[in-house]
Amino acid sequence: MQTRARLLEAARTVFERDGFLTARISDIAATAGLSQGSFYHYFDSKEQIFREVAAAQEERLTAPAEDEPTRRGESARAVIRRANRRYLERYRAAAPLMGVIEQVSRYDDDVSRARIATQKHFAERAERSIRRLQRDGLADKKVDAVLAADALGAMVARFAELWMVQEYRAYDFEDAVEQLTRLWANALGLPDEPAEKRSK
Amino acid sequence: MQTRARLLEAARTVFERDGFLTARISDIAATAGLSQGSFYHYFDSKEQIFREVAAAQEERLTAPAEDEPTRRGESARAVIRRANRRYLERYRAAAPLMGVIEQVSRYDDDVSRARIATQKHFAERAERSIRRLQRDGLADKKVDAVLAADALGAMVARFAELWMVQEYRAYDFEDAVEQLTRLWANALGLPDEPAEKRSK
Amino acid sequence: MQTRARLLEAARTVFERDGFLTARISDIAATAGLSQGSFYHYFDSKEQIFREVAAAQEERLTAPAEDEPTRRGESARAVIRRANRRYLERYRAAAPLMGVIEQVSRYDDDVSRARIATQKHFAERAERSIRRLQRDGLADKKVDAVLAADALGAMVARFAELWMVQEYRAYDFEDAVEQLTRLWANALGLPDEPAEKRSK
Amino acid sequence: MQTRARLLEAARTVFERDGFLTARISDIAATAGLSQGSFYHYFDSKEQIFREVAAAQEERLTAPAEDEPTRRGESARAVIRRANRRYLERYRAAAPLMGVIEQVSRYDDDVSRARIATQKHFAERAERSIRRLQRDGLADKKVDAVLAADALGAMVARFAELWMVQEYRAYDFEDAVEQLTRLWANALGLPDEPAEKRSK
DNA sequence: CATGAATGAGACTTCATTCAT
DNA sequence: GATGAATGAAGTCTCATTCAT
Repeated sequence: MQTRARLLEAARTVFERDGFLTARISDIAATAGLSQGSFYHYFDSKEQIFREVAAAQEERLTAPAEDEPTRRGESARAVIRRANRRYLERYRAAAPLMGVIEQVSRYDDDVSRARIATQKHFAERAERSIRRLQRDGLADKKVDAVLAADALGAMVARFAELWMVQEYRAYDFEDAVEQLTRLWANALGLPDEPAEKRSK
Repeated sequence: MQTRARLLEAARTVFERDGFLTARISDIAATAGLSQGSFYHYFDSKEQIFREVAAAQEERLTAPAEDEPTRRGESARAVIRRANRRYLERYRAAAPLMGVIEQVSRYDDDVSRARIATQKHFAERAERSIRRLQRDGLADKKVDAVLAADALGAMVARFAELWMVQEYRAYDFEDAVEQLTRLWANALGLPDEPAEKRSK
Repeated sequence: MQTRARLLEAARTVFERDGFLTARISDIAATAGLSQGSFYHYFDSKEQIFREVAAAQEERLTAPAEDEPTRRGESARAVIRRANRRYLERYRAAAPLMGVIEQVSRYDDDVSRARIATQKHFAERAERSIRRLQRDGLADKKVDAVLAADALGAMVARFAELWMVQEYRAYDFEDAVEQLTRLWANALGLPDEPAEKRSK
Repeated sequence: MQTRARLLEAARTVFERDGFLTARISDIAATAGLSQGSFYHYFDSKEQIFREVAAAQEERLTAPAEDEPTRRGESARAVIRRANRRYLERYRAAAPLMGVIEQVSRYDDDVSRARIATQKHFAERAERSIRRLQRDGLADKKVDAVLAADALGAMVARFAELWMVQEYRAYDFEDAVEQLTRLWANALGLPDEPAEKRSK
């Protein structure tokens, strides 16, 4: 593997294990099987390599769905459910790293900006969806689409951290998807779907 | 003022200004008009004094409402609105400090625990309230009271940070209260209140 | 002795022995009987302590003569001789340090400025003296007082370094004083003094 | 151009821009359009390449006059003037490099030796000239030819650095030549030349 | 109670230099 | 000849914490 890629991988390992502050460049280099000095051929600083690790993860989080194309005639709840499940799955796949990203985003502007860009990415999609549903008479028109998109996005994001990083409580994955979807849909005032129609 | 209290006050000032990591004991001591060495008569470490500053703030956040006693016959939405407004007001009153607490809670277990205790405090209240409303046939019975309480609490908490600490977007305070309340109430499936009844 | 003064003394010792670049803070601290960290209670950097050492030396170089008050009726040559002897004596007393100062002045602006200030100090005195002698008809009026003062100052200063630092050649001290004085006085076109009058 | 020559040229450029200490081999190599590793095919170290750059410059400084052959019957002052002008012209043509040479000569023995050899070169010429003038009864016999040659050489050399490198003061070029010549000639006790005879 | 001088561990970073290809 | 990745040695600097007075 390319040295640079090896360093990025090593960095992720070390950051996940030690957190950002405790992580040492020497450990990252050693994990990549490299001398400390060589680290600096590829990255300027611990911050810089972290930013790259974090950016890659934010991209994974916001990558377009590859698997299932949106089905025609899919209910609004089903769309929300799919989005929530995808987000939680991706978050779960990198929960330790997400923990470090949340940590660093509180004192590194660059990482913070990337973090917020992700929030914005989801909020904008949500906002468009809400407006559409309101236009179609399906969603509560008294809901402010912008604020609701922000708040519901915040709900899912923070819930994921609380659950998978801080291990606040153990939830069943499917239950969590289902409940967050229900809360989200209800919040918008969407009509409940017929019981039998609900499906993964 | 007592020296100890002066140190706590100085610590808050310095932490708000510099963040936890950058804050130096020497600055805290100097701000309190004290020598660096004297700091250690009162606190064991930077972590310790911060924990105390943070704990005080968490208490302020969860303190019982002093002003308005719950009015009999108050609608569920009105109760939620009051709780949300109180939380946001209190958060706003200490937003910079809350930012630092969020930061430190990502690498100090003690602060993290305190932070989570607050989340739990609100979640438990919410959970009881949800169960009551479900029992009374006012709330959607398909909602899981525990998870919903956690998630809605997460929504408000994270929204507050996004808004007041990270300054993600500028919202009107009353709008935010109103919308969060609407989302919360809708999420539980509470019936809308008659337009004219809604009041501060 | 005060710790700070001890550090300054240690610094001078180490700088004289090792030169500026090679000198290590740890050596300075150790020589002062101090831990390396303690160094930083008193000085910000190697540059800073050097500047202070250098400034003290520049002051010693330009300090007013304490010993012999200017004698009335003293000949111009005698005055020049006294100034030259004083400069060379003072330079000799700190030749190793002067060597390091010359070195550092080539890449540290601060030290360079101090070095040049000293040059200016002597040049200004010389310039006034030259103007006076020209006015009195004793000195060559075709000599530019400003430029001559600069150049003759440069001559003595560089000669001192060549001789005492770079050990270009071994001169007898009294001969050097005498010859530099003669060159200086001749350069200004001063009349020679009667042979018997010349004295230390 | 040959690679080696290209490196020397690049080195000069970089040294003039950055000084010796700050200059990086990688920059020199890059400026020569070469990889860092290739540098070491041609030179052993930064010191070594600098020595070569410096030596070339010292040679340029001491090269025999090409242009004007010594005219018969030329006055002593005219000869001194020609020598001074030539030196100052050559110094000026490479002032930035001379600055770096002066710098390095304070901590690299090799460069120091080369620097001193140049000083000696001029001093020896001057010494011979002074002895001749003394023999001819034109110069002050009380002047020590060796010491005077050293000191007057030091005067011109140091004046040049002060002026063109350290930019201590702005002088008119012709004035400087004229005045240094006058000081030098006066210092030796040479008779003034008739006013009309003085010429470039 | 208060002082503030002293400590000491360690991490980061820089670059000249080497060497296998 | 040329490359450029890899090395590794050093040295600076920071600050929380201790302790003798």
